[in-house]
Amino acid sequence: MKYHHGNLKEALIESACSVCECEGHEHMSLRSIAKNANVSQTAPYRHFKTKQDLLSEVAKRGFVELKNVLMNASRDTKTPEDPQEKFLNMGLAYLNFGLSKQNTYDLMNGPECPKDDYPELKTEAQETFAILITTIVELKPGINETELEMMSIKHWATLHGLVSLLRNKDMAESEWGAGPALRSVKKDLRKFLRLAID
Amino acid sequence: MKYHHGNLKEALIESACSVCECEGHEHMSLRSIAKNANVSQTAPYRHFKTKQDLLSEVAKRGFVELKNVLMNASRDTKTPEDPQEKFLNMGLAYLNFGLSKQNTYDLMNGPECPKDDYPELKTEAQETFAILITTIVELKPGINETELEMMSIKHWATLHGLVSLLRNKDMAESEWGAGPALRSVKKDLRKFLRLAID
DNA sequence: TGTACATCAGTGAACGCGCGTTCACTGATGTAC
DNA sequence: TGTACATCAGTGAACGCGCGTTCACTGATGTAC
Repeated sequence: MKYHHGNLKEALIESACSVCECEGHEHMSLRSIAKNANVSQTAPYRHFKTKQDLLSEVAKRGFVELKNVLMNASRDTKTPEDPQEKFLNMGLAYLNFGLSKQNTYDLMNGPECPKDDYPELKTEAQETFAILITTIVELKPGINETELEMMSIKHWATLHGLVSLLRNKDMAESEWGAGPALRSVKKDLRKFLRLAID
Repeated sequence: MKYHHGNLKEALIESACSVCECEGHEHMSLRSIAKNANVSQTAPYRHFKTKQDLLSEVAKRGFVELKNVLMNASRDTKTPEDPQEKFLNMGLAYLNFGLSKQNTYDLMNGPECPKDDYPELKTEAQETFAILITTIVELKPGINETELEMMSIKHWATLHGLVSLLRNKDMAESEWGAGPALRSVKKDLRKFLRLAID
C-alpha cells in the first residue's frame, strides 16, 4: 500500500456502489465505505465534502447504468419496426435492473440525495425518463400531449410498482393472496408486461 | 399525572402512530414515542418486548384503516351495479391513503415489520389484498385464475407505483420531464385511473 | 375493617454501540531557485 | 542537479450525538388473612 493512493476518489465511489448493494443503502456508512476501500475513515473527506456528496455519486452512476440498460434493450430488439416489442424489452430491462440492483434503485428514487442539490444527478434522472417517453411516442404515434403524459406515468408507475411488489419477501413468499399471484407473474414477466402495456 | 397511567399500552400505540406520520417511520425512536406519550423512555418495555413489536402494531392499524377505507369507498359508490366505478373509487381511496399517510404506508409495505413474525399483521395485509381481488373479479366476471392474478398485480402495481411517483418531490416539482406529467395526473386522478384501469 | 405483603407499572442512570465529522498530525510529492 | 519548502493526501484520536436496551430502584395497587 502506498501512502498516496493515486485514485482514491474513484476507488471510494466504486466502494460505495459495492457497499450499497451488499449492505443496503440505509446501512451505508462512510466508515464502512472507507474500510471497504482499505483506507482510514477520514480519508473520504479529502474528496467529498459530505457523505451525501458521495452517495449522490452512487445514485448518479445508477441512472447512467439504467439509461444504458434501457437503450441497449431498445437497440437490441430483433424487430425494430415493432415499437410494442421494443417497449416490452425496455420494460423487462427496467424490471431486471430494479430487481438486481435493489438498493441502488432505492437510493436513486429515495429522498437521500435530493436531485435539486445535485444538478448532474437530476440531469441523469431526467434523461432516463426521457427514454421512456420517447418510446411511448413511437408506441402510439399521433398521441396528444395529455395522453402521452398519462401513458408515461401509467407505464412507469406499473414498472416501478412491480419492482416494489416483486421484491417484497412477505408477499412473494406468502402462501395466500398475493404470494401465488406474484410468483406466477414472475414466472412469465414478458406475458405480464404484454398485458400491462395493452 | 398519575404514577400508574391506566392505559399506557394503548397510549403508546397511538403515540407511535402519530410520531410515525410526523417524523417519518425511519426516525421513529422508542425514546421519542415514549416522550410523546409523556412517559419515561423505558416505560414501553412494560408493554412491548421490543421496539419492533410496537412498530408492528402501528403497521397493523394501518392495514385495518386501509381496509376500512377501501370497503367504504366500495360501499359508498353511487352506482353499485357498475363495478368499474366501484373499482375506480377504491383506487382513488387507495391513492388517497397512500398519499396522506405516507410514512405509515411505508411502514406497512417496508421490511421493518416482517409479516411472518407477526401473524395478525399478516392477516390484515392479506385481507386488504383480498378486497382488491374481489372487486376485480366483479370487474371481469368469468375471468380465469391466471388472468385474475395478472390483473390484480397489474392494478395493484399501478396504484402502488403511482403513490411512490406522486410523492417524489424531486420529480413532482421538476420543471422538465416527469414533473409536468405528474402534476397533470394529480390534477385529475380519476381521469388517470380510468385510463390506467381500462 | 385493617394490615402485611406480593405484584405490578412506572422511574432515572447507565451501558455499549455506530455514526458523521473535526482536529492536529505526518508522510509523500512537486516545484522554485 | 540538489535542496528548501509549500502543498497535498493520507492518519488515528476524539467529540458529540442518538439509539435500543438493561438495571436496580420506587411508588401504587390489590389481595389474603
